[in-house]
Amino acid sequence: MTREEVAVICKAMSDANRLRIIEMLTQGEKCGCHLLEELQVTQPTLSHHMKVLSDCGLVSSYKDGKWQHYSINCEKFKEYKAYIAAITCCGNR
Amino acid sequence: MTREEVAVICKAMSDANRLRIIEMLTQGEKCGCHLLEELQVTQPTLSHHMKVLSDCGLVSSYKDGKWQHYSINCEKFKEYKAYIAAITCCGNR
DNA sequence: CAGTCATATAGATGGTTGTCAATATATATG
DNA sequence: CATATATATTGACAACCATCTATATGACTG
Repeated sequence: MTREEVAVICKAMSDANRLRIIEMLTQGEKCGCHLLEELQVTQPTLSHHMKVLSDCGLVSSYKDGKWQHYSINCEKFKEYKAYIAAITCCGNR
Repeated sequence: MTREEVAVICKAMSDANRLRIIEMLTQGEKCGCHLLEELQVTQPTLSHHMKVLSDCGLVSSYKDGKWQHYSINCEKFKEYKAYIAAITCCGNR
């Protein structure tokens, strides 16, 4: 994963609502309507956030009838975590 | 560390130049003029980036004569890394 | 088919960001 | 003191962002 890519993912995670969404998806796949119940934003705003998270590859989704189901793209997220973890400081990892 | 605080740090790391700066500081303390040599930005732009990194607590600095020396604030950075590492996905940590 | 529900898109708006040129400040040096 | 060096501040500008309202799309349901 390149530095540019990491910067893009960091930007996606630089909004508290989106960070919360990622943490919610930690518990497993969720549909948009469920996420919407928990967040204090309108539906179009949620749709925008999900697009940002999807565009950077952090979140995957599929459509099931009228529901859109979202989940963390584990491979991508693990790559990101590995990059961050590898930035050493004070001799610690 | 709160989610809000993590979001702020993510925002600070969401610029490729700043991410590069952090990686450079990994090798140890550096003065502004040294950082400036490696980056394709003007001095005021570097000064701005260092302020962003300092304001969120990720970078510490002290003045030594005319030089400003910067280094990673290890405690803060480790807190951030721990928060990110704790976001589970696919049952992996 | 008409209505309802989940989601996406369009367009607007106020705020933020990265960047630069110009300038100021502070420190060292001859 | 005059000059050079390192850094910070100011002000401007174009681009981007989070959010909203309004509207469209698409899918199920009676």
